[in-house]
Amino acid sequence: MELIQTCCEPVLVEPIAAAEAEELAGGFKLLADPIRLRIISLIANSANGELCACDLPAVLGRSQPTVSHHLSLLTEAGLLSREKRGKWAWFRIDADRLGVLRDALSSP
Amino acid sequence: MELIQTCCEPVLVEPIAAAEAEELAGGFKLLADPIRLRIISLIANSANGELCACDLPAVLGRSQPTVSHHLSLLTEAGLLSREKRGKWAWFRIDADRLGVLRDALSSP
DNA sequence: AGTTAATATTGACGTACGTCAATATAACTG
DNA sequence: CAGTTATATTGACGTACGTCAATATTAACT
Repeated sequence: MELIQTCCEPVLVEPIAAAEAEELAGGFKLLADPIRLRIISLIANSANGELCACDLPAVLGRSQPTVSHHLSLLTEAGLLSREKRGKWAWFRIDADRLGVLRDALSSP
Repeated sequence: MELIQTCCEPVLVEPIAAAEAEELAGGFKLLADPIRLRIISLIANSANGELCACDLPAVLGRSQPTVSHHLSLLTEAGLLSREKRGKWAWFRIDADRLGVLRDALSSP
């Protein structure tokens, strides 16, 4: 652990590394949008833990391309998983990925 | 709880309200920046649970105005508290505000 | 094959944000 | 009081992001 000389007293560098902060910030950035939060919440509170994308434009009041865009972001980041069944796309939550972010707030 | 008619089956509206999603998203937006995450981490891992702003530009590799800007954002949002002692500004973490965001991830 | 329906992709537009230089404010020091 | 130091504010710049219209893709159904 590296030491840095400051005006007051030495400070430990780094509690979290810059690279780790970058990755965590990327995760929180995905949670930093109300539409994406509502998507996650809708899935989490859905009957079977999964939700059809077809419902979302009406529920969220956003266009189909916008909803699809958010779903893709969440899926590419691993926060959701996508399963195509026929014409429909069903999404589930990846609890582990969400847990990483929650744990980061437990001992920042 | 309102019902909405969709192509598949009725869906409960809303697990979280749009307004609540807006507020939570605002909180996560503050965590969605690596510099701000490192500030929080540095304070959390500091000796007395508080940190002098004077240390941060050197540690974080950002200009003084940039660091001050981030500290102001976090303070105005209630995630940090600021105490001016003489020339120096000392910052602490408001655990409750962070807890709200962590809890939101426990039952999204 | 042709049609319809659900989803994905592309391109464009406006806004929000991180950053720094320059300047202002506030507080200690000689 | 003049000078110095820590912090805050202002203004400007480039980039990233949320959004939608238009289009493409994929799958079901006649």
